[in-house]
Order: sequence, then C-alpha cells, then structure tokens
Amino acid sequence: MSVRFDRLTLLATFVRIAERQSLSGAARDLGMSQPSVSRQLAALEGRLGVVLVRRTTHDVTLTPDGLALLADARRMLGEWEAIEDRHSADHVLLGTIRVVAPVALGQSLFMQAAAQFMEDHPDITIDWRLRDDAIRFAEEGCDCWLKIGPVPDETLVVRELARVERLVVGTRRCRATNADKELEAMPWLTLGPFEGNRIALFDQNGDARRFTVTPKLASDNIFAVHEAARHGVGIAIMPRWLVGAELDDGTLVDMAPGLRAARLPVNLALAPGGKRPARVEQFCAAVQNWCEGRLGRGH
Amino acid sequence: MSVRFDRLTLLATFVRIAERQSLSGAARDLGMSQPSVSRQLAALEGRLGVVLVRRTTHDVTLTPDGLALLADARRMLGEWEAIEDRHSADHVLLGTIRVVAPVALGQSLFMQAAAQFMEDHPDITIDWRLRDDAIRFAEEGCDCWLKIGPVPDETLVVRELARVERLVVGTRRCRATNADKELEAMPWLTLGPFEGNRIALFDQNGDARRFTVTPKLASDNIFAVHEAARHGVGIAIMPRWLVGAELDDGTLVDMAPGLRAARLPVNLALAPGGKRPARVEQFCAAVQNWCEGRLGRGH
DNA sequence: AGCGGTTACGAAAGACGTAAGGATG
DNA sequence: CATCCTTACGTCTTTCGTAACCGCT
Repeated sequence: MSVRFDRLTLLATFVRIAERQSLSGAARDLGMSQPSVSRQLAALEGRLGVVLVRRTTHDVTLTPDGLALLADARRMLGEWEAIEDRHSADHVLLGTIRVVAPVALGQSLFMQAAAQFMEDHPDITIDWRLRDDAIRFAEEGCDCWLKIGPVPDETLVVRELARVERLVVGTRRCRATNADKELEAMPWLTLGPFEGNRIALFDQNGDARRFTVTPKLASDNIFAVHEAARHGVGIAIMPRWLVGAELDDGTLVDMAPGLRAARLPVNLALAPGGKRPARVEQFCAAVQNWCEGRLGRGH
Repeated sequence: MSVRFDRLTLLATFVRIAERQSLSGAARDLGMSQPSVSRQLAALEGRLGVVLVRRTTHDVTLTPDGLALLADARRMLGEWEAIEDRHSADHVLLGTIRVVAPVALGQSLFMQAAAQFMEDHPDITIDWRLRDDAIRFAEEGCDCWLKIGPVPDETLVVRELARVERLVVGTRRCRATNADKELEAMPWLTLGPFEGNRIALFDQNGDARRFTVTPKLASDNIFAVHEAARHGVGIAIMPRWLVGAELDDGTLVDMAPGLRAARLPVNLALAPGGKRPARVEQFCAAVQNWCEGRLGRGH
C-alpha cells in the first residue's frame, strides 16, 4: 500500500473533496487528474482503515468518520502552513483566506480593511462571503468569521472587535417637522434582523426607555434604511460608523440626544487550538486594527 | 526541488537528527541509509529556505532556526499520530512513550503503574528515565514529565496527581529509647533534595513548628533513609506511600502524632496545545488513576 | 447518452542504497 | 587515519495522466 504519498497532501485532497462534494471537482481545483484524486482518497482510507467518503454514482457524501476527520485535517494543514510561515526564510504572505462577514459591514468598512490588506500583501487571495446568519463553521472551511452579536458556537475562539454605538438619526428637516411629537410617535424606519418594532433606548445611566412603533418603512437592508433616512422619510437607529460623516456635516442629526440603542458587539471567531497560518493571524490583526477608532469600543 | 518527500517524514527525520545529534545515528535509528537522511534534511532545509543544522565534520548542532522548529515539529508529529489514533479503524495502542519520572517514585510506585500499562497494551514501549532535577522539556523529546514539586516551565500543561502526606516515623524501640527527648533532640535521618537540616512540621491547624537538627544520617536517597529508619537508626520524614504497610504492621510508628511535614505535590507535565497521541493521553490517565488512593490527595 | 468514479497500463519522475569524494580532529 | 557528511550513479519503486470501463439519472 502506498506509503509514499505525502500525508499532508492526502489530507489536503480529502478536505478539497469534502468541500466540493466531488472528486472530479476537487481534481480541477487541485490541478490534477481525477484518477489521482481517487487514488489519493483511497490511499488515505486504506491507511486509516476507514471509509471516509460514501460514493454514489452522482453524489459524494462524507461518512461520519469522514466528517470527524475533516476538522482535524483542516487544523493539521493550517499548522503546517504556520510552520512554513514561521520557519521559512521568506516571510511573504500568500494563499487564500476564506472569510465570512456580515452583509452590511462586509460591503463597506470590512471590505475596506480587506482591500487594504490585499494591497499590503499582493499574493493574498481572499474568498469573501457575506452572511448575517449563523454558519456551521467547521463545515464551511472558513478561516475567519466576522459576526455581529454573539457567536453561537462554543467551540470557537472569539475576539471582540468592537461594540458599535447606535443612535437615532433623521434629517434636520425631519426634526423640525416632528418637533411637537413624542419620539415614539415619529415616523420610524426599522431594520428587520436587529430590531423589530420594539424599540429600546438607554440614557447615560443605563435606564431603559422602551416603546413600540408602527414603522413607516421596515427593511432588512441597512443601506436602504439609511438612504430613506437621508431623504427625510423618517428616523432610524443607525450605527455611528455609517452616519458619522453625515452627523458631522449636518445632513443628519441626533434625534434623541442622550439616548442610545444597545451597543452591538462585533466579534471575530476562529477555529480553536494550535497555531494558525500567519496570513490568517495577520488578517485578523489587520481587521482588528482597522476597527480601532472606526467602530466604537467599550460601553 | 523535491516536493515529493512526505513532509511529516521530513519532520520526523529532522527530529531524530536533533535528538541524536548525528545524521548517521538517525539513519541507524530510522533503519535507512545515511545518505537518505542527508537528503531528507537537505530537502527540508531547501523547502524552508533555512539552515536547520550546522554540520561540522565530527559534530552536528542545531541552528537557532532548527531549535525553533524542533518543538513545532514534535507537536506536529504528535498531532498526526493523534489523527491516526482517533480516526483509524484499529484502536490498538502502539509506539513509544518517553517518560521522565522522579527517582524514588519512578522505581517503585510509578514503575508499577507503567508495568500495568504495558501489560494492558503489549505493543507499547516505554522509555523510562529517572531524574529529580528540572529538565529542558522541549529539548528532551519526552512525552510526559512526572515531577515532585512545582514544574519550573510555564509553557507546559500541568496536572496535579497528588499531594503526598509526609510524617515522622521510627521504630517502636526508637520511640521508647528517646521517650524522654524533645523531637528536635532525637537522632534524625534527613533527605537531601527535599529538606536540609531545617525541619518544619505542621499541626492540624496549619501552625508551624520549626527547628534545626544535626542529623545522624543525611542521604540523597530515600530508600537508604527508609532502610536506616527500619533498622532503628533514627527517625525520618517519610511519605505515607512508602511506609504505609509498616505503619499498619507496627514495624514503624508515627513519632509525632498530629504533626505532618508539608505535603509534596506530585505533578504531571505535558507539552501544551493541540491533540496528543492516544497512547500518551491514556498513559497519563493510567498514571493518574494509579495515584488515586495510593498517593494522598487534597490538603 | 452524459456525468462521475474506478481500474488498467505505459511512461516518467523521484527516492533509495552502494560507492566514491572531501573535510576535520 | 578514522569518522562523518556529501555527491554521483544505477536501480527500482511509485505516481501520474490517458484511456477504457462501469453504474446511475
């Protein structure tokens, strides 16, 4: 039996098969012939004495054994790269970083950070996926998960990047028009995922003021809400990072001075254990750095 | 350049070279020709673009780069074995476990534990080294370090196995002979490494009674002291695990009821991070198990 | 029939051991 | 001069891609 295959290559091939759910797909990705992939998988299975992948004619699925191996294989490969990064003579970063980021931040602030990082490290490729909901980290094959709110996976290592300040904003004209109204009676623009029609605001002492509104506009996209607010349609809770410039130039104003919505934590989640490739560590550091000042900290 | 060498084999060969400080020695150990070892080392160095081993004609030493790689390489190899252990079909343990144990316990209680373990796992080989002083764990290539007292290496993972109870013992006759004397005036047998001539005993409340003695016998070997005590030469501080049977059958008696020497912690230290091979984990568990009841716990 | 995985085969590449070369205490 | 590492060379193993084969939708 083949003892001569590079064991780490075997693992890498296996991981690719798992990701692509296909031997031929993996072969294309890896730039080798499909029979080679087939052989390498067989070699790994033979070596462990276990069936890792269940082959049906048109589909390929991991067995429980295969699923169990997947996480370990990924970690192992990451650690080898960490070794090369740390002990190799040339420290230039290269390779691909797979990131899952929240939709709003992922197309604005975080994208800027990623762009800067790629400019600093020309040989780095980034696979950038935007999702707000929870992912199955282990099965996703992602290196770094940026998440708004708590990370629902106890097995991951989590670093808090920021707690974003959120305030109620509207145009100056909107404020004038509604000057006589209570806050809850104003025309509200609300964002689906993070708040319903129930609004909770807090004063400096942390005391809550809660009320329910009937929104003039409800959307699941923060940029749409933002745009509506800029056009004076109503007032909305916006993160400071999004409206900072407009508050400065007066396009938007703080509609409820002294009141703030609860800060939203922004977290960075990583696979636990061992050493990670330098590119991943440095990317995380870059994102973290980028957040300093741009997103609010503390509470 | 050879991309075809198995990367883990390269690391394994490198580790062996580091341990043997010799290419030809490593070749003998690994059962291959010396040129092969030379080639593999060259391949690893070429791959990393770094000189790992400084070759003089009659000597081989690691460069700083090599030394830095050594720990990572060991960890990496351990993790591969962990993968094979956990994902392989046959779960029989095999391979070598290198253990450093304290001299006294290592030739008695711990040796029994190791013997039992080897009986349970016939394919396991144990490399058993007895030392009381501190070792350079990372350079030693050992899997498991059993240590009396604190482990002077913050980088290691430490598990406390027991806190051994120690009491003053002597023969019944010795007690009769010295019945009129104060404890400090009796003929003392002292053990070098763990106590000098300064004795400290504690009552149930934890209050100390300290005094200095002029020992009738001072030794660095606990079994010698034990033997002397059995022959009635004098009194000595002994761990309960060593004198338990003699206390029961009356050969030795507690010379200072209510007084105890400070408990000595017995620790088990492991390399940190990642997963360890199943044989190492199970060996540690076996030792830990063996200690339960046989060595005193708690305080 | 078309897509996907496995087996067969010839060719090429790479690693191994033996043997010779070179340097140092 | 004996030891140890390196280089050279021939042999042999192993892997690769192409191609034929088989099973399913």
